[in-house]
Amino acid sequence: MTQIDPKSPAKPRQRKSSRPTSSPADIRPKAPARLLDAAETLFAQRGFHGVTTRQVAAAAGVDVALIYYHFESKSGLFDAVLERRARPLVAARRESLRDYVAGARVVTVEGAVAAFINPMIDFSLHGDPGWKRYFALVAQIDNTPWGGEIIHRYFDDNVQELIDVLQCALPGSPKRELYWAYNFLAGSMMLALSGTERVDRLSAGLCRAKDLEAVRLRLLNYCAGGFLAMVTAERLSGRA
Amino acid sequence: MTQIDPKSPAKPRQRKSSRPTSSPADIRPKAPARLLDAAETLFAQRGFHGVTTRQVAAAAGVDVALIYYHFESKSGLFDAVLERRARPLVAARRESLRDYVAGARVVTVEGAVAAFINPMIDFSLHGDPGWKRYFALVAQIDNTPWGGEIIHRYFDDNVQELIDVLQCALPGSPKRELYWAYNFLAGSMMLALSGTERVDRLSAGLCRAKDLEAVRLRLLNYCAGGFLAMVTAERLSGRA
DNA sequence: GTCTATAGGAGGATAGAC
DNA sequence: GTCTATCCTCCTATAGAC
Repeated sequence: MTQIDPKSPAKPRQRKSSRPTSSPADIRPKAPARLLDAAETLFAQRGFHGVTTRQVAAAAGVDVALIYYHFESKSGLFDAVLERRARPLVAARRESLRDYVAGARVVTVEGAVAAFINPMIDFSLHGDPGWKRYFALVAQIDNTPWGGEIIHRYFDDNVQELIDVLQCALPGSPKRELYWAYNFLAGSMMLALSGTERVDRLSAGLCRAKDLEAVRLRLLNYCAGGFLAMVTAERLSGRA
Repeated sequence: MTQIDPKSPAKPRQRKSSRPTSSPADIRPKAPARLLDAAETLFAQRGFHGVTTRQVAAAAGVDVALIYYHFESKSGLFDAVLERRARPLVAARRESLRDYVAGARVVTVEGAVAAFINPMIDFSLHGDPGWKRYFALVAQIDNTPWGGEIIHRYFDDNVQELIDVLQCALPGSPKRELYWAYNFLAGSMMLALSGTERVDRLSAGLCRAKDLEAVRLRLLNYCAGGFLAMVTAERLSGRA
């Protein structure tokens, strides 16, 4: 999955065209972007092994060989899909956490959790539709044995930033407890953003997974309450 | 994945041998069970599409053709893997919830959540090692678009029983809120039982995903606190 | 019930013309 | 940068002997 071997010496991706300047009307949707979009959609639906390079190429409306020209391999395409949106997402969450800390009179668990989850919910609600597929893909990888390395590479710095803010809100709590609580938060959040509509069927339509404003509100209350209850119980029990 | 077409008229699986009675020493580990064990392990590691029938057969030490004899197809094998442990798990959770309601002076959120999650944690800790792989497999399917139908078929009755008990503990709360909260619980729980060790790496070893007693304690406090905070916030806000 | 053998096709990836 | 043509491995599944 994740390619470790840097076998091919010259990577052709993204090299500048050798044309003197840019042609006047150069407004076509380029092949790499089309491939990334198609791959994002298909991988999110059926997973890495459930999609063939031919299917991706067909959905993108380009030739199969272009996958190997631009991304070296199927795995390279997969990694590129993940990387493309990881950067803006991490940047948005970092900024959100910093803005919160800079502007808050007192740092609270609710505030920290909100600053962490809001960028994702806002991207999913108001960003381009690819974000929904991206989160569905990340949610799948997240519950996978081989996904750990990928998630770590792109997102763990961001989580440490959240933990630091939470530590300010709960100065007496051991970090260990914050990591556990974050792990629970991550599971809830990823299921909520996975695009599966299990809760719709389970509740016979009372809940709608697509109603992300409902998710935002409840996930915030639930996770903040969970954090506080967990660290409180820990303190009372005299562990640590 | 899930086979809808009942194409082959006669299903050969589990038919009685035509031998007059049972032979004296008939203690070999049968092929179907060996195949289910191998498939459980491999599907849990790499998912349905990431595993080939040849790999399953090789791991089981039997011939590939036996997959098709006993389970009709690769999908049939997959379904059989899921079904095998679904029945005892659902029964154990049902019994756990009933025992709790029967024995409790007052029904609490903590008690209901504990009665729901304890069977899984106990199976994973003290049951045969296949349970760990099984939960890893279910965790993967759970975050998948196509997994909804499977999870629903095997587990949703069980969840309704939990919701009913929670409704006793929180008589004033709309069921809608309980379904939302359960969905968050499910995400946390499945990540905790997925066998991924992301929290180990994230916390630099402070937390160990394999320490299920640590998970049990914290998941209980976290989820119970989350439930209460969520329904309290809902009540205060005057929605409903 | 279990094996051998094979059908029949789809998979990832590449060479080389344009 | 893009397409045509192709390599060759590996797949699911079945037929039929034992």
